[in-house]
Amino acid sequence: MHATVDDVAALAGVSTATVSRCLNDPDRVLPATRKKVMEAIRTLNYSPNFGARALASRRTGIIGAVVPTLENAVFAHGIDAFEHALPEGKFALLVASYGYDPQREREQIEALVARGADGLLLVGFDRDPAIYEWLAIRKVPYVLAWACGDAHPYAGFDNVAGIVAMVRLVLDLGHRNISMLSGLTAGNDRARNRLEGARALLAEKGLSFRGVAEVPYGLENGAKAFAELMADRAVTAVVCGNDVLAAGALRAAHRMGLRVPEDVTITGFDDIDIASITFPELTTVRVPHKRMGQEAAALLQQLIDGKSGQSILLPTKIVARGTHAPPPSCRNA
Amino acid sequence: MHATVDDVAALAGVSTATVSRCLNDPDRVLPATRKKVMEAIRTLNYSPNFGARALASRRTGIIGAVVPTLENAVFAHGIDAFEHALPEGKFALLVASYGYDPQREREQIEALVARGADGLLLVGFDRDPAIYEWLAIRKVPYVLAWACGDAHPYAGFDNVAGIVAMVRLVLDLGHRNISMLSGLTAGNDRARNRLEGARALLAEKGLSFRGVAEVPYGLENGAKAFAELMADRAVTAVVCGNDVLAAGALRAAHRMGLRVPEDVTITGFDDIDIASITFPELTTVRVPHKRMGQEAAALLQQLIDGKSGQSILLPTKIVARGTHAPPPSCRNA
DNA sequence: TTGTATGCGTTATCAG
DNA sequence: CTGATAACGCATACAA
Repeated sequence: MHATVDDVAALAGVSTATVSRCLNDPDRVLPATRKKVMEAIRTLNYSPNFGARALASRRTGIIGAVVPTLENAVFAHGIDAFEHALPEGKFALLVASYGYDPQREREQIEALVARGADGLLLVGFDRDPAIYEWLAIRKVPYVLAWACGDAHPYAGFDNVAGIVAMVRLVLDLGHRNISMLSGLTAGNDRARNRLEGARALLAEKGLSFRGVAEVPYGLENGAKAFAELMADRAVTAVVCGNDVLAAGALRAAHRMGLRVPEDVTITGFDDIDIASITFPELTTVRVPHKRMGQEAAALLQQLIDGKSGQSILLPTKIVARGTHAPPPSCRNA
Repeated sequence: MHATVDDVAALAGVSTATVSRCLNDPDRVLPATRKKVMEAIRTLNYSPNFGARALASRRTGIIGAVVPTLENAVFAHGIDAFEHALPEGKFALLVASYGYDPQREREQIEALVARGADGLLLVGFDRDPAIYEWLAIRKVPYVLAWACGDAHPYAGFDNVAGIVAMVRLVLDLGHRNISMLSGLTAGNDRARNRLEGARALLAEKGLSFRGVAEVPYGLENGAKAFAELMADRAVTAVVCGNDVLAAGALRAAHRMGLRVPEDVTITGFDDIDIASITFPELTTVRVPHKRMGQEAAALLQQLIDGKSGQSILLPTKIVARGTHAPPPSCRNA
């Protein structure tokens, strides 16, 4: 069927070992013989068998990424950047998603490892310790992203710091009756840290949320929850756990005839594309997704090469656009 | 190091063949022996070696997807649906992107095949015939998506029909001075078909575009090009090749103080999330991304199993929202 | 139903 | 720098 090393070796008049070297470590073979071999490879239209190579070399050049969903632009962009940062041709990216279901995440991790992944990119820290143990036993290097912590290698950011900065901004504007529209926190440390971080800052000021809603990712979920939160007429600001929820809230506000930011302040988190498409444009927390993907790729390669890579903490930043303002009570009528 | 079939076989008191069968074809082994084997597998924490399995069975269970970019929600969602439609555990998805660079697409395809992909999901029909030949020689099944045609198996839709329906709507509203804001058409049959399809319909009516801009994917590119297109004061409608460009155009319109749709009609294509977040919400062409991903997965599996799958053409549909209206000249002042 | 034996295509070790 | 050869771990005809 397909040409093998033997065919190539025969045609080039060398041994299979030399052919293999030409492919994997060209410098260790004389230019002259290399030329012969490469020519034989071309004429035979030869390409190495993946399984055989993986079996013999004990690595696949495949890196696995397990994310909640690609429907969330945050992960789609991060993965995209991650993939671009992988050394051309040396690695390929195996992508799996789990729809925010922890059980399914575990299966996906196992599936990728079973597929021979040399390393893994995972989202957040929150998962069954057994998974980390299993990974340790299998000696599969991994990098966590979109969060930070000292228990595992990561390339991420501090969700608490991000939300705290945002809530501080809202407080500084004069808001005291604030509600939070959070993503589902179960098994999601990013959402949980954002919610708890905000709560903690409020507590520090002797305040607490007027209301808290926890809803699944999605525009309509955000819209619906916002309407419910605003049933409390005292609320003057709604801090959202992510941009999609915030965009949904904004839409609901329009429908309800509420002016943003005059009647109500709405803030997001992530700074994905939609944040600058809404009207008015969304005030949100910028997360360096692209840079994070790149750093994660670099770190993971270190680990795969057996080096002891250094985790990296990226800064988040408030992007003040058009959906925030002082509460009505603090303004001249 | 890790347990192998031999270890398991020894512990369970059976042959390696039986162990292999337990994993790949459990029904062909007595429940009693199967139980013993499974137990041995568990206690030894055994999991099959990927390379060895691929080498011996001549398949990897890996499917490759090569898309322009995951930054485009269209592909992120399609890939997500595609992945979900793959039989759980049986296949894994290898994702590669090429940033709309044909040369790089070719490399990615080769890289995935070199990684042992059992089948491929590709975007559109436009590519060097040599690639198709190469795929044929290698006997790698593939399915094309986001387009249609009779030269290759596909699960997609008719870009021409989609844009024609939209332009017809614009014409019916009374617009005669129309411009088009298109994505880059080089090596992109989706963009090209949308542009040419629109042009053809206009020609049929004895009309032509007032202006045409061709720009790279991106919000700001759309905004900038829109401003240039509107330098021609006669233009009353701008048909866009995709939603992101349209959203950019909408933003530019706001900045320029143009009212949408009163002063100018703007239409999109794809119906991704942002289409319903803009203000006003975007009138666009809905593409069944999710369904397409599912159908593509089903078709590809047919082909991988050696059956002669049937291509499937999905319908597109106009979603009339808030960015279209008759031109000022057709309205009562 | 189960076991035996061989092949799968590379890489890597070790001489030369 | 190059060649011979032994793993690598599993699947699968074939035999029992």
